[in-house]
Amino acid sequence: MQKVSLKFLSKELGLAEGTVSRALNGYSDISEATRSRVIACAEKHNYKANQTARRLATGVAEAVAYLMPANTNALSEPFVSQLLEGLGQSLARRNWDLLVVQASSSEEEAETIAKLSRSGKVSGVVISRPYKQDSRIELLRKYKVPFIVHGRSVSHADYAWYDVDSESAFMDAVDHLVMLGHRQIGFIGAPTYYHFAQMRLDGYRAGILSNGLKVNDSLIEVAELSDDAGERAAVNMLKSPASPTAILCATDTQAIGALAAIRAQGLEPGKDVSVIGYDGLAFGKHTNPPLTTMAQPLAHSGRQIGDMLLAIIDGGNPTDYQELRSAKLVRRMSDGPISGHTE
Amino acid sequence: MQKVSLKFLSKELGLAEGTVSRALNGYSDISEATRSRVIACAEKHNYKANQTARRLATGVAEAVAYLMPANTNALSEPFVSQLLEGLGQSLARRNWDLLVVQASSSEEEAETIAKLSRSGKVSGVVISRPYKQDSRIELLRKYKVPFIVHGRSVSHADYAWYDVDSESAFMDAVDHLVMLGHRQIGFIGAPTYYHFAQMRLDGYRAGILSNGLKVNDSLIEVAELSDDAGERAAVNMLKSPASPTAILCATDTQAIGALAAIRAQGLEPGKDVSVIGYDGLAFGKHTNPPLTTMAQPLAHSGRQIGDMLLAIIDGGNPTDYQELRSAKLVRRMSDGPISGHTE
DNA sequence: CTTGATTCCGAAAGCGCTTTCGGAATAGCG
DNA sequence: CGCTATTCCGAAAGCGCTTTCGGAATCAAG
Repeated sequence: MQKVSLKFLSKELGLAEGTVSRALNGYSDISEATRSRVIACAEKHNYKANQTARRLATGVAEAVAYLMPANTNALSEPFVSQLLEGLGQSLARRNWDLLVVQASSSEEEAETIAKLSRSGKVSGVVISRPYKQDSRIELLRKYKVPFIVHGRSVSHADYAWYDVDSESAFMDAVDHLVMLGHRQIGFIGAPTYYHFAQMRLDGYRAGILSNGLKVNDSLIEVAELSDDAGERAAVNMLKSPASPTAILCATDTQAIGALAAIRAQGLEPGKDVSVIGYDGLAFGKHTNPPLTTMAQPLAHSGRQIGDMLLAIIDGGNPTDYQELRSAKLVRRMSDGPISGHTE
Repeated sequence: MQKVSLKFLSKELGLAEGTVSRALNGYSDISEATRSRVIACAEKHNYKANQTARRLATGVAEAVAYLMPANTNALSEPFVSQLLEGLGQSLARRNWDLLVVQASSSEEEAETIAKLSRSGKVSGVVISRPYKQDSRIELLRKYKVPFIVHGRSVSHADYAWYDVDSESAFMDAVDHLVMLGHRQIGFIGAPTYYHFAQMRLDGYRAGILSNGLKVNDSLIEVAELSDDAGERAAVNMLKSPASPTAILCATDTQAIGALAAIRAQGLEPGKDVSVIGYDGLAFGKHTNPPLTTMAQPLAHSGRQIGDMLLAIIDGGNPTDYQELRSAKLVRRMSDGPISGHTE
């Protein structure tokens, strides 16, 4: 199988390489006659420009990297595949590549970003789950790499992001619980170096206060992003004197752990203690009982993020690309009126 | 920020570009003295060779693509992230890139592979979940792209693969169920164009026969790879006169659906009807009841697959890289002795 | 028929790196 | 000290494509 390069085509056609290239790339100084000849020949031989050479010549990488969050745990990973799928679709329309890069530690993360930017192999980057102060964001800015973040850090005024308003989602969740008669509402949060964790906690607090309740610190636990951690946090909280009748969790994964903790105490989630998660993971339908959750619109987020990033790479102003979606309550079976409420 | 290229370094050092390059790449015709000078200078200026140029010059892509299976559904996706993570780690040790490419349809898949091979942007490919006859495999072979498949097709003698022996896993599962007293054992399979689906079905059949039972076609259903499909298949089977006391499912996702179906009939999974899944997904711990499953060793499969592919790219013989792992039973709560067994 | 404007294409210079080749400088040997 | 063998580096030719520039050929206008 003869390798079909520009040179090959040019010989075949009796044209100069540059001419063939220009014909293929839509330059206006090529007559329609020869252009169609060239295109026909290219198709006939199934010509695909060597991307590497093209990249080198044009200086544009035609590729985007997704920085995979380190230490993800199996339960929450579906969001990675979803995002990747959407990103891929968005990039595919331009024939761009999607690179997945990872770094295990955060120092390594800096190193990785530095390498990415210098090696010039990507024209843009997307990162997930930013910290409150996120050094990745600062680096990306410093190196002037176009990027978009899936989530927001504290000062998110001057870069592009796509996020779901979890703060008001948690306010809504508290409202919902209060409406069901709950007064002792607990919160299992995530480590607050994650900005999303802080926002969710803020939403919880705001919701409590706006309902005329008092924030009780013994009803607040912080747990890692895993089912086991959620479970441990829930047993702690259940043990505390301020026994909650409902528990809000920062993530579905933790909420699932909480469910287990409640059942382990001989209590019935959804009757004795309500629990509401956040994320809207599909398998929440199958937990025991099915998990009520604040669902975020995951569906096309990947594609949208991709489109936004592309727009920025094309010269768009990053601050024009900030999008805040909202989550909505999906009631399944893990919430209910406070027990004894009907007495 | 001055861009630091080979030219820059060579001027800085008063050496020729080629010399600097050779020094950095460990050629033996460079004196140790100048080599260390060069390295020091490179580090000082944080030089990273432009990958694109390097690729063009050497002709090696230094990148591997993962062909994302189309139409994955959220419930089963954790395996994608896991695989990607492992692959990434493996490639990172050489500083290679991981590309994620996808194709929505199978014609598009062929197109994608063709493009991949011709554009020369990857030196290897990994694909998942092969069909019995998989055109992707044939294409990859035809184009002489090094590849490895995660799973096996029917004729898997002459390429590299990494798979779990689900056939014997299903035989084991049947044995287990028989030991618990079950005689009416149903099977919810996947579409048999997936070779894994065929192998699991074969394992089921072999298990039934080796236990002196008879294969009853009304106890065999085929369902898509989703919880809903699993549920539908299970209600069908439960409706049939040959009422099963246990159901084996080709995937955990389907098994979870089966659990729901059983409960919907007012029966108790694990007591009235046992169900055993396959995959060992983490969230099986949280289903109602927790799902007994044949767990495959997902943990480092990604890294291993990456290492195997790299070895092949380095010139290894593909057939030397075929690895068959085995799954093992993880008992949770969805299996139990046949009801009435103790009477 | 001459001149100036257009249209269309060829030639050539890169993009930043690798790698081969040859030659100067040094070393080893008799 | 002369000669060959080493050691070490510079020069240059690509890798396959893009893009600028200029010029030949064609056209319209005077």
